[in-house]
Amino acid sequence: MNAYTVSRLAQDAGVSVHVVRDYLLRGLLRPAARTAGGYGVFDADALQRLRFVRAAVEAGVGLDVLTRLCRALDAPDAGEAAVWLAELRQLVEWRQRALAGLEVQLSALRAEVARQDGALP
Amino acid sequence: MNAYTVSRLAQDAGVSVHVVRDYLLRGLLRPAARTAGGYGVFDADALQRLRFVRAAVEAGVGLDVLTRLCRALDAPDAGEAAVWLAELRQLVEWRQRALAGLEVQLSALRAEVARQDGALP
DNA sequence: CTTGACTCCGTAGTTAACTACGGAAGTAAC
DNA sequence: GTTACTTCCGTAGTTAACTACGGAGTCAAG
Repeated sequence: MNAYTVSRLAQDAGVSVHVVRDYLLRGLLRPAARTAGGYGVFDADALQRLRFVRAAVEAGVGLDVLTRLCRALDAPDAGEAAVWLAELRQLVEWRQRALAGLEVQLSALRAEVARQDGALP
Repeated sequence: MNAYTVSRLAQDAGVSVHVVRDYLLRGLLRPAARTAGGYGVFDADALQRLRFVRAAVEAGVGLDVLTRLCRALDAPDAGEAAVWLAELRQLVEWRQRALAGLEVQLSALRAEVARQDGALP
């Protein structure tokens, strides 16, 4: 039920097969099972995991933190997972603050550029 | 009036001298003047510029975009600067959306972990 | 059972941003 | 002017994340 190959998983998450393989090696992801020949078999949970990891990466989170979290999730070690989740939350907040600060500076710059633009026509 | 050396500039922006030098080479930053011996002399504007660049970098903006923007600002080419500013704004919005999405997934994960935690005591 | 596409795995290359090294020369305090 | 620190500049190394290569093995459709 809902079995994915590596390439299907990659495609559904909008990622190259190489990236999936990289994540498998790092322990961010793992096959739900393997065929007799050693091929990875993935399920919907794996896809969700991959999507989560990608969202985090695109938000600027490092793979090292994500690796620790995913390993704890797979252990499963709820205590440790909670720790890394907290760290991630903090990271997200830090990023959001950085972005908010940047937005302010951007507005200031925009005003300045507009002023210059009007000053020498 | 408010003259900075490279090291003072770096220190005030919370950055290593190497980074400042890197930015100088890339054209993100430039000395207001140079001494007879070739030493860079910076002013308050340079510090503001450096702080802006750092905020952007920490928000996940690439140095290439920033380079184009800073060069336009220094040209000064208000038209082109506006273009890169717009691109930057877009990038900031994209990042903010990515972070918001991640936050949602994080909450879901947190709930799941908490549920597991309670499920096997 | 053959054929064509997919997968495995290790290894290697790329890019971005930063970090480090080292010697020649400048600067400033005495 | 000597001394101690700073700067210049080129070059080189590091790290993170991804991208690419290639040959051997596996799968599934006919």
